[in-house]
Amino acid sequence: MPELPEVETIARGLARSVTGDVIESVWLGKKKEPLKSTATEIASVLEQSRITEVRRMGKHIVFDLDRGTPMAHSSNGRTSKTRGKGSVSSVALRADRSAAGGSTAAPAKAQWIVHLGMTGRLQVCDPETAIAKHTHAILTLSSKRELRFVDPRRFGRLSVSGSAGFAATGVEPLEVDPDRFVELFRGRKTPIKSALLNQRLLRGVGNIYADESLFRAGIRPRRRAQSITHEQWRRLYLSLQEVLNEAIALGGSSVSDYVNADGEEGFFQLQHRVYGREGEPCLVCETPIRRVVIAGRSSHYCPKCQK
DNA sequence: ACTATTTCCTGGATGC
DNA sequence: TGCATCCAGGAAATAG
Repeated sequence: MPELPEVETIARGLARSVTGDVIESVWLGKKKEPLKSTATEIASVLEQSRITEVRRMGKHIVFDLDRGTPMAHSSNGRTSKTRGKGSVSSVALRADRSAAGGSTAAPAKAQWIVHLGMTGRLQVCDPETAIAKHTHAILTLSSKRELRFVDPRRFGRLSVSGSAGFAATGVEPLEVDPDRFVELFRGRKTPIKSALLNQRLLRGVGNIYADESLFRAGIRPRRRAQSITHEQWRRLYLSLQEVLNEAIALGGSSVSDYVNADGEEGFFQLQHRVYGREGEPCLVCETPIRRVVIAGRSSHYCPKCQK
């Protein structure tokens, strides 16, 4: 289940392999769940756009795009697009209307936003590679490769945004300062575990890293946010930074089927101290790790080490 | 304004 | 062995 470290790893891998590439055509599957924008909007924004950057925002992968073909000296501000067969063809552009006002030299900016959900994967491969089951999108690149979105469970989402840019909620856990971090949770009655998972507050933390950071901070997942002491906040802030940074350094956690952009597994699952260890001895005190359900999520903790 | 619960999905694991 | 059931969980929707 890709969370911040996994998405960061994937985004870095993709940045290395597809930055500068041009999306020539787009095929989108028939299933509607994966699409947050309409198929027409997505195809029309992506086609003939150059990928200038790939980065992570929370759990989202953002592809920054320069719209319009580099070689099309457009005389009327409208790029020629006579795509054909198979691809969802471009019709009227809505996404970048504001930026496309005049046929100036500067290319219009747009973004392709991918959320991997639980089981989403982005693979870069040769066109000959067999199309995996549950493939929902195929982008043909000018480098003669394809960028494919595969997602069996269909919790992933694809969308586009125009020149206004993608507005992610919450703050980045690795960028926020300690005071602001504590301020996010002030006065909340909700269990700290739920608060850490709330993407409107903090973006990018999922079930694994919430549990692991709470263990390192010595705080039980059910503790109400408002009851957490100053010292515990300090420890939680540091633990979260530590856990996320270590996980990124190890390429994320491969539980279930996560692999990075090159199809390789991460190694942070070997460092998990509580997640997925129900009944196993705590690595600090040997008390069996407990699992409870909070907000519908499995939550793992040591009843002795965490207060 | 918050908080809690339900819903969406499929593959793999488990149970009988 | 086969079939049914359960479980995983991010985030949007719904309910309180």
